[in-house]
Amino acid sequence: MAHITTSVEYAIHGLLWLVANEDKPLSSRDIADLQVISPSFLAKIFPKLEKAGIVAASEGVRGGYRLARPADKISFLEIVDAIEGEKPLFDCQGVRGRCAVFGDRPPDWAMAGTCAVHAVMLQAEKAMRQALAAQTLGDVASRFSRKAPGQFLADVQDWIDRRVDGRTARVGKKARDPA
Amino acid sequence: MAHITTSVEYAIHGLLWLVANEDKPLSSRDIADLQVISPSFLAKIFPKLEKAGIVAASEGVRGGYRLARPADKISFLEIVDAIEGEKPLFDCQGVRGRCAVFGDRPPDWAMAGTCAVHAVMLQAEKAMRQALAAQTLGDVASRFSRKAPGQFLADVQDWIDRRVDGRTARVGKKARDPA
DNA sequence: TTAACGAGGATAGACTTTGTCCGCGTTTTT
DNA sequence: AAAAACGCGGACAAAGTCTATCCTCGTTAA
Repeated sequence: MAHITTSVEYAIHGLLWLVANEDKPLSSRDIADLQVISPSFLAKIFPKLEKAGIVAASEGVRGGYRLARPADKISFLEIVDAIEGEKPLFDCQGVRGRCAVFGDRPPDWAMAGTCAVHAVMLQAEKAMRQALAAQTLGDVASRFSRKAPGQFLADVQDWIDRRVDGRTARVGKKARDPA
Repeated sequence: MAHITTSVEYAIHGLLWLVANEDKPLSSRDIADLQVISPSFLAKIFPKLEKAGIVAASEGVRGGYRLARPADKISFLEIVDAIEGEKPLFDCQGVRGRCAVFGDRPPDWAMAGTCAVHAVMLQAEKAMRQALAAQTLGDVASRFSRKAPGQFLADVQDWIDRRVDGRTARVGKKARDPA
């Protein structure tokens, strides 16, 4: 497993669909089916984004998720932290305090300040987090919309509309897109 | 488990003891006992450092490890990669190619170049690796020797000498530091 | 000859991540 | 009023990784 997990990848790609769909909320199932990933798994991910204030949820039929803020105010770092909970890059075990020549307790000079090894790792983590903080959902979304043909975006809108309309326009369990 | 694992922590702290001990080789068991960590586990770690050209191994009785290069020519990045094998920060699952409106195969425009989400993660990984590459074993070792009292380094030398001498000076299994 | 050493395979235990399933309360539509 | 689509969250199972131990092998110094 990589440090930045598949859950984060699912979250970001899901959020990118919300950028293009600002008006109507999208259900987690819609987002999952649109990307052909597990709906039940994505349903575990989006509540974390909601608790982090990245998306706003609306309950009940026709409910779903919308971005809670403009896409260029949502950084990649926020998304990663929302899903993974500020998981540290390195988990210091305090080896510096364990030395055979120390007695039962390490001396003060050995434990003063931050462990020098840990400090290097914290510096690397900081560099990584700064890079993630510098990129927003809006940046990537605009890069994508530049390369995607206009027809594609229209096709996606069609797909979404057919799903939502197909649900509300049918009676009982009969008509699902009978065309 | 953090991305930079406990194995790396053990490796670095172990290597730091080798910096101060350039003449005689230290066995992996000596290094482990000096830090009060599992000897059998550390014995799985050091062969990786040897294959990466960071340490030089000598076999047989009185064998062990020495640094293969000056400590200020060994970066943290090298050590991390030696232990973890250039494990990526993010493992792209290629979600961009999976879309319900694509048919059996995604169109060329969707798969051209690097995935925009992946590109952000690669940038973050690069920043992290640059930070790790900028720090050498020598840097941390000199920081440590500045804060450690001279008496401590002498005590460690004593501990090492007593272990090695205690092994070779005894006959059979009798005398182990009989003082 | 013995014992210390490195190297590496096999394996167990703990933990994490992915993924599924179910029940609950809420809300819109019929 | 009833049904169905939602979000939410708990309880799992399966797979993978990491830590740690043990054992065997070939090598080398005492």
